Amino acid sequence: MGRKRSAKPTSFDIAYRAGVSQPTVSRALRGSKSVSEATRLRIQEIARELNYSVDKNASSLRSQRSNTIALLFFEDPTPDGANINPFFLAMLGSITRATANRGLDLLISFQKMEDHWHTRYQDSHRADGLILLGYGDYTLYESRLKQLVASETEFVRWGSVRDDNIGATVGSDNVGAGRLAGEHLIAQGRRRIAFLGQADEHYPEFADRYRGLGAALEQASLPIDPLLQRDALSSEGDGRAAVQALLAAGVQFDAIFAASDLIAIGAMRALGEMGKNVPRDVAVIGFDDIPAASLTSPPLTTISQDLNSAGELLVESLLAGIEERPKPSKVIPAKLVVRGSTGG
Amino acid sequence: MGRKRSAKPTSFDIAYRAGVSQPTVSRALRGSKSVSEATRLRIQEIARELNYSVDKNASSLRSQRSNTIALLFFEDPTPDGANINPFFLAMLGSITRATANRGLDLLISFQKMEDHWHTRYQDSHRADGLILLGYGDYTLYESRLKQLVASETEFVRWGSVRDDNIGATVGSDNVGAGRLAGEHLIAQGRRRIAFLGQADEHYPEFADRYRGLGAALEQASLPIDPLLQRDALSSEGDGRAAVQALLAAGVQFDAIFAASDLIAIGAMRALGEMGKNVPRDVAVIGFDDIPAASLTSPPLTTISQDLNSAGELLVESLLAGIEERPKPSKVIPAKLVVRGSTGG
DNA sequence: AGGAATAAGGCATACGTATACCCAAATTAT
DNA sequence: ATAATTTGGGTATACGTATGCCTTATTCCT
Repeated sequence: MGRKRSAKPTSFDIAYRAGVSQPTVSRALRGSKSVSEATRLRIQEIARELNYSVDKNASSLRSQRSNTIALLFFEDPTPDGANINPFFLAMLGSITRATANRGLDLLISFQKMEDHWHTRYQDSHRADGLILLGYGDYTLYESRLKQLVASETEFVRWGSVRDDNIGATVGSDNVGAGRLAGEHLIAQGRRRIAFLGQADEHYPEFADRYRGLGAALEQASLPIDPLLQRDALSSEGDGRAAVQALLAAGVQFDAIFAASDLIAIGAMRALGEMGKNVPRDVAVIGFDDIPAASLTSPPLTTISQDLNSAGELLVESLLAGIEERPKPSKVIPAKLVVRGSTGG
Repeated sequence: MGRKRSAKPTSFDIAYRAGVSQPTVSRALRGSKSVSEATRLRIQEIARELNYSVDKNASSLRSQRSNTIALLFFEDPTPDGANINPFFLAMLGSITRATANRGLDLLISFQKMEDHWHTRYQDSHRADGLILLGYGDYTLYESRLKQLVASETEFVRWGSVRDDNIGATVGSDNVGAGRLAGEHLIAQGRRRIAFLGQADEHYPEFADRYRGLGAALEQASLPIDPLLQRDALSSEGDGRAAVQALLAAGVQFDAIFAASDLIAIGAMRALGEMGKNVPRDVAVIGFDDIPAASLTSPPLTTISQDLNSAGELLVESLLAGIEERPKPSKVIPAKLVVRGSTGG
């Protein structure tokens, strides 16, 4: 037999000792007001003594509510699949806190964007709702999102907040953040600001950031030169390549606004290799404020997204959907973090 | 009503359409051999049509098996609680993969080391077992581990593998890794190697690494100078302080073996500030190979732990415990990653 | 050919909780 | 004082699946 049969106590055991019925135990422990104070205290005391804990499966089965949220990471399939975007990893902390505060369990999965999510998580009652995290080509997963909507799966995702979003969306104020970055660089006397990142609508968040930069330039009556925009997806390699392309094209620039810190780091590295000094020759500003951002030399000026609010809002918004309450606002302001890479 | 009552299909619905009983459906879908091939295929087909998925709660309740594992991070309480050790974060990826491959769900929590884990996860049938991840003062949580053992909670933890471990433990070959580091530095002509990290038994993994370094020194007939060991816990600040202390004490050294990359990064920064060149004046080697390690200048030589094996072994070992099978081996070799910070 | 083994699946039930409904006693209202 | 509530809790049952125990055809063996 090996294993002890110490018979995990059930609500019946408690009921017996308390001299009440099982339903009363259930009610007492859930704080129903149709149990007297005295009885509740007695029951709670016994529960503590017996080291009782509600069986999650029975509870969820009966109540049709799992009090669990599934956090799903999806990204464009990477070759190794090992490295997760550090920004989302950081968000993990904030989301776990938000769920823990509400007594929710958090299920996580890194599986690629699939069309079976609603089956795997919602239909099977594993989770009451999904949080979707990931960059990636928007158009690629649009159809999946529609499927989720069609199957009435509750979900929220992190991304660019638009009026025509499919499903609930929470995200940073990317346009405002782009403007912040632009204004900062302009205030430093920079005039020719390169933007490294996809600027098309397949990557709405990046596009928003670029748009914000444009707004800042416009406000300062500076021209927007399309030659200064170079595609870069998210890796260091992309950033490096983009800088090399810029230099090879002979385009003049005195600043770089990278759509992510990884891109920025790659860019700085390429600049260094080409004999350019940061920030003297070229100021660099990134986005996300990943841990490595403060470790580069010079340390990277960047935009910091409010992760605490992010997790909180994602969870709150999801819960609101599940409980059919009105949803909270969904755009979160971002903050400029000035470090060495933009001078000063 | 607002919400659709599309009546999620149950095994009864399938049974009805297939003209069999509900138990047969259950058997068919679980692959019981007492259902004929033909019937099984028919049932699977219908299940697919109806978009059926087994209710996880009912299934777990009946079978008393949740097929879920809880991943718990514990660390010495940090002031903000926000930043998680990047090494463990990286391990998260490997563990999710290992669980996903086995069709297990993964529950995660960052809550501090508590004494209620068995209640919260195992007794409530949320999870079949726990994976514990975290550095921290061993003596602090020893009692908690004993409680887990006492409550017959299934768990594995990551750490220093000893014969007298409480509960199942999986970990890197820290002694071997320390030796690797030492041998590498010695091969580079270094003779006075400082060790930054706690070396006492409150931090067994660090102690093992120090021991490995000692072994390498001994083998090369070099003396072990206690003055060259300086405490450092895990942050950059610790690394920086340790280097400053070394310099202030006037101890000569031409290499540093830091017990973690964060410590190493802090040390490199301090060296830079003091006008010491890395690697010319002092070679530096870290531990963990966190993403930021390749971003420093010079890039950090470090020890890379085999994360894939780690996740796989943790999960396998836990599962073995749950299913009362013999457990696999538990010591994982580590690898030296040579970069610029140790020269050449 | 007749009994033994096997195959395929039905029947009944248990897992542990939450909740709709009901009922008696105590309280309040009129 | 009697009807109308309220309080506190009991009864019965449902949530959806998995499994032990039977039953009935088949197939097999000698």
